[in-house]
Amino acid sequence: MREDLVRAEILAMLGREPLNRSEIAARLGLGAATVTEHTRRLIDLGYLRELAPQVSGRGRPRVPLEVLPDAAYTLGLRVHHTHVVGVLMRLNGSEVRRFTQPFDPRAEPVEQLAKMCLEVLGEPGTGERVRGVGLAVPGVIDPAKGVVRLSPHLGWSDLALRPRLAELLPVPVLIDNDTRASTTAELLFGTGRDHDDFLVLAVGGGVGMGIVLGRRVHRGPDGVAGEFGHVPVDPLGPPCVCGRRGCVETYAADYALAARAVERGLTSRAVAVDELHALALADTPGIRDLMAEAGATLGRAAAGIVNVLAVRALTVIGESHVLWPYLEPGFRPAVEGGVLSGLEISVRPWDDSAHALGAACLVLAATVAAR
Amino acid sequence: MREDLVRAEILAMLGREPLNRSEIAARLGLGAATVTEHTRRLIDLGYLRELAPQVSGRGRPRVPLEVLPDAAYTLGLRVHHTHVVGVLMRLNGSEVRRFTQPFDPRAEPVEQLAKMCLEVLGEPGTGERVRGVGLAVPGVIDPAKGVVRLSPHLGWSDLALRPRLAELLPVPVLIDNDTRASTTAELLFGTGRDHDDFLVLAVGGGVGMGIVLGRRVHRGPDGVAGEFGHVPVDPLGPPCVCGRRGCVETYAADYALAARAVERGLTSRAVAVDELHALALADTPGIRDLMAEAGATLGRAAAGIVNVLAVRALTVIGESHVLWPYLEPGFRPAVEGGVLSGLEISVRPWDDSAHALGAACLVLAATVAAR
DNA sequence: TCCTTAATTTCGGCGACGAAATTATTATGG
DNA sequence: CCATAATAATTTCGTCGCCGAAATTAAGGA
Repeated sequence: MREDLVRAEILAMLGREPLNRSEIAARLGLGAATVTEHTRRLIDLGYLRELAPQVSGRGRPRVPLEVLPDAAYTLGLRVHHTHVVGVLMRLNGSEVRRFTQPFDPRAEPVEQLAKMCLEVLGEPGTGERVRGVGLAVPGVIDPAKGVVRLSPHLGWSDLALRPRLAELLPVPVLIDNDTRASTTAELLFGTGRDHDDFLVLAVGGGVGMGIVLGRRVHRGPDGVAGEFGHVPVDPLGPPCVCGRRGCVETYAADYALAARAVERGLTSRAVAVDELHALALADTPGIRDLMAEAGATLGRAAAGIVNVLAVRALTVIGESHVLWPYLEPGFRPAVEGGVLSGLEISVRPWDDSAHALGAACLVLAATVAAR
Repeated sequence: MREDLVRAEILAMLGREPLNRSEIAARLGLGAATVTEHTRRLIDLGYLRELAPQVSGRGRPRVPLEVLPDAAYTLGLRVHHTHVVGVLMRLNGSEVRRFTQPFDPRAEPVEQLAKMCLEVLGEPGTGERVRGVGLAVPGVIDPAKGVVRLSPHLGWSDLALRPRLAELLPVPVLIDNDTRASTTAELLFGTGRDHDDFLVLAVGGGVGMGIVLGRRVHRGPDGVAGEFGHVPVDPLGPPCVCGRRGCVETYAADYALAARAVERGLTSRAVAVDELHALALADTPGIRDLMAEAGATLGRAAAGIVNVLAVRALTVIGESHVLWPYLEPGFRPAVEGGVLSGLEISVRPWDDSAHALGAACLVLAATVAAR
């Protein structure tokens, strides 16, 4: 999977505000010649256009470039075990629209997904603008081969999702792990604007980590990178679904928080995120301590990775966003107390369409501006 | 610092045994055309030569290529606070010879180092073959700028070592952190032969980590990557020199092992590595448990990194090699119990010249085969 | 008008790649 | 035994991405 990231990065950067070529070169660390070449092609493709030159003192006036956001679209789907969220994205990262469809991962899932995509692709006026489809799938995904290695959440293993979907669709198809899809979105439209190296911490039903080094998403040999949830914390800790004890996930995943709450007698049964949130909001005794401790565990584990990779930024995303205010009081001091140099921590509000937007970014990164 | 690693990798690979071009292409994951181009130049430079074609069944016979190990040398220095170890290395990674010189980091260190290098460079018959000098320095090093940011061990901070040395020497000069220098050596001549992604765990006076992802040594923005020693393990652990508590280093560095031994009343004073070794060898009660526990702590911390980066190999190096038999009983189960997929663990015997050889490899990687 | 400055483009080069061509064998059918 | 096919290694060719240096362009100022 060659990622023609550079042109995608130019589009993403210009999506926020028009910039001239020398600014683009400076921000992306590219040579002026390279930028001239890329922008020429993007203009030829109809994705960019030159604005009126800006006279700014002496010297040749700079020529700002503007994205034509509706020149092409990408479609991103987030595959969940009960439903699929789709987002149709413009070149500047904004949403044309989104939709939600019920989904059953056990009943001919490839055909169901193809049908949803074909509906969008067939729409007159928009369908023909779609340059590709990206899928964000939870679990262990091999994006190079397009195979879902293992997705306990969806009950899939070794499903050749991309090849099979590619046969049914007339546009390129990409798949990746949901956390890495959102990491790609961060690289193009978020933290990547200020950092070439950063981590994305995804807290929700599991705990995942997206890794960006040198403006490239690290995927590992078979796309297995990012298994932060099973970083060992305490060999005597709670048992984990992976068969070991004391993984990070057994403290900070949503189901684990609920389980710990039951253990401490704070709730009588394992509750969902919303209820945990309500309990914390109501300041139920012990709940906030529990969450702050979980946050601290998460923070210490993250600090280790931060130190070793020497990243300067970490961005928190994920379904557990509502709980973040209670995890953070533990997380932030633990990270800051464990990190050698400074670390910029950002938190993104969660939205059901976030991973879908990430999936759409996969397409932007890999295919929109290629060739 | 552009690393013309590919040609160095070809040299290193051929240093072990002659191989034909298509084997080189397969092992390095390059196209056949690329290999043809690189080998052509290496032959032109006089570094390689074609052997007699090997008839091996049908098809065009393969043409094995052989390194001419004495066609060029690289010089590597390991800078220690009491002495400097130098190694003059052949193209195939073997030692021409090594030397040790006393060294005082406080007394015009740049001039001292230059003098040692010039002695070698001036030797008739060998000096003119030396293509560059590499320095392995403990501490936080910025190899791109050639600056020693901070080396508590040597008492240096913000020393522009490379630029200053470059002025005094007629050949290219490179510097890097000692762990990363040895990591480069592993990439070319060790674990890199079988793995594109791996970690190097350096255990000694500190605990460092070298990271290889996609056959590139990860250095981080300013060369700060690899600070494994200060990965937090226990917020209530022993105080660390960095000002925090419970860093990995406070369990597994040599001085920390000695300190823990004192705390447990196993020794009356902080002893050196050799004495710890003797105590363990004599099976002094408690010593082996102490070391196994330290190994386990190290292993758990390493497993976290292994999981997140999804590497499949880890190589242990460092001055504490003699203690490894006692650290390992804790380390190996901790790592294996914390890692999701399989991990190949290798251990390298320590030798005072190891980092010096690594430093020589820096030169091989960056300059020998360039242009 | 000519000089300076800053943005941008052109040009040449490097490293890598895939596809097609070339080369040097072995196997096989007459 | 020889011509031809099959096979495998290697080279050539055209392309792509990126870069630095030099050239060009379009101002402002003396």
